Amino acid sequence: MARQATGAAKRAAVAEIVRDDKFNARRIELAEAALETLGELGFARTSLREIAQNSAFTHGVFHYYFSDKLDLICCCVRHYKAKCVTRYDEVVATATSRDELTEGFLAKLAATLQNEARMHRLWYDLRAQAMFEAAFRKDVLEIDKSLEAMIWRIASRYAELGGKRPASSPGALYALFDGLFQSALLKHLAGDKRAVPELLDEVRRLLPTVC
Amino acid sequence: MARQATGAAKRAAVAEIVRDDKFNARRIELAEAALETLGELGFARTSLREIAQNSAFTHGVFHYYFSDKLDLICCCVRHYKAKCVTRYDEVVATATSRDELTEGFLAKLAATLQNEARMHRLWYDLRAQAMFEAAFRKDVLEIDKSLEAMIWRIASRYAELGGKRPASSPGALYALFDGLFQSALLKHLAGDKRAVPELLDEVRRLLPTVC
DNA sequence: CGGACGTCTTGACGACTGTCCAAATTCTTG
DNA sequence: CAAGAATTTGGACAGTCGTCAAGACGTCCG
Repeated sequence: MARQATGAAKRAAVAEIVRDDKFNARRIELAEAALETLGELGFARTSLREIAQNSAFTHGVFHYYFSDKLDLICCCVRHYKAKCVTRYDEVVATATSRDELTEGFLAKLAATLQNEARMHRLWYDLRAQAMFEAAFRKDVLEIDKSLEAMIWRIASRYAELGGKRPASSPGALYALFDGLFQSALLKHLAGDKRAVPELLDEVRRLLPTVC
Repeated sequence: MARQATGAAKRAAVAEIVRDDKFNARRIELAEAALETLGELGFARTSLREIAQNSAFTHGVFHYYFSDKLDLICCCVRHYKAKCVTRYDEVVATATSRDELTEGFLAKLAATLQNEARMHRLWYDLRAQAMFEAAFRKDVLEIDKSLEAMIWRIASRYAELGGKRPASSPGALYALFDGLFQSALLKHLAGDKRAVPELLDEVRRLLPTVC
C-alpha cells in the first residue's frame, strides 16, 4: 500500500512537472505573439486587446497566463534577452583573424539593424521605461549586463587575435557600441539611408583603436 | 484718412505681435508645467488630466494652447533642449587647463545626474518614442545633434588645452558619453550608490585617451 | 458704458483601457 | 466512456483617455 501511495505520488509529481512545462511553453508562445505588437507600436501604445487582435489568441488568455500586464511584458523582455545575447557568439567562435572577426561582426551588425529594427527599438523603449517603472529594472539591468558581456567577448577576442588587450573597460566599450547602435537605429528608422554604412565605417575605424 | 487707416493698421499689427508673444509665453509656461509630470511618470503613463492636476491649470487650457497631445509634448521637448545644450558651455569657456576643464565637467556631470535625473530619463524616454512616433523624430534628431555638438566642444577644448586633437569623430564621442550617462542614470535611479562615482572615474580615465 | 474679443472653466462624449468572471470548451484521467 | 480539471472564450465592469464645445470671466476699445 505504501508502494502504491508512493507510486501515485510520483505519478502526480511527474504530471505536475509536465503541466508546468506546458504552462511555461504557452507563456512563451504568448510572449512571442505580444512581442510582435510591442515591436510595432511600442510600450506606450500597446494594449492587451491590441496584442490579442494581432495574434491567434483572445485577450482573456493573456490574463490566464499572466497575473498582470507588467508580468506579461517582463516575460517578453526576459524571452527577448535569450535570443539577443548570443547573436555574435558564432562569429567570435569561428573567426581566426582580426579581419575575419571584423567582417563577421559588421555583417551581423548590419543585418540586425536592417531586419530587427523593431525588436531593438522595443528594447530601447523598455530600457527607458525601467527608469520610471521599478518592476522592469531588475530584468533590464540583467540584460544590460549580458549585452555588455557579449560586447566584451567580441573585444577580447579581437584584441587576442592582435596579441593585445582591450584598451577600455567593459562598461565603456558597451556604452560606446550601444550608443552608436542606438543612434544609427534612430536614423535608420527615420529613413536615413546612410545610417547603416556610416555605422559600419565608424565601427571599422574604432575597433583597432579600442582593442 | 489714409494716415488714420495706416495708424490703425499699425496699432493692430503691434497688438497682434504682443498677443502672439503672450500666447507663446503661455505655451512655454504650460510646457514647463507639463515637464514636471512627464519627468515624474514618463510618456506612457502621463495624461493631460494628470498634467493639469499637478499644475495650476485646468485640462481645458492645454487644448486651447496646443492642437494636440503630441503638439504639447513636442513643445516640451523643444523647450527642454534650449536649457540642456548649454549646460557645460561656461566650464568650457572659463577653464584654462586640462585639469580645470576635467574637474568642471565632472562636477557638472555629477550634479546633473543627481539633481536632474527626472528630466534626463524623460529625454531617453522621448528619444525611444521617436523610434515609433514619426512626429517626434525631427525634434529629437535635432536635439541629438545639439548634444553631440556640445560634447564636441568639450572634447575639442580639452584636446586644445593639451596641444592635441580629438582622436575620435563627434558621433563616436557623443555615443560614448551618452551611453555612459544613460547607463549610470539607470543604475542611479535603481538606487545604486556607486553609479555616480563610477561614472566619474570612468570619464576621468577616458578623457585623456580620446582627446 | 457696452459690446467684442481673447482666455479659461467645466462637464459631456465616445472610445478605449486593464481586470475580472461565468459559461463554454477541450483535455486528462480513472 | 464519464467525470473532473484545465483551458479558453467573450462579454461586463468601472475607470481613464483625448477631444470638444457651450458658456463664464475679464479686459480692452470704440
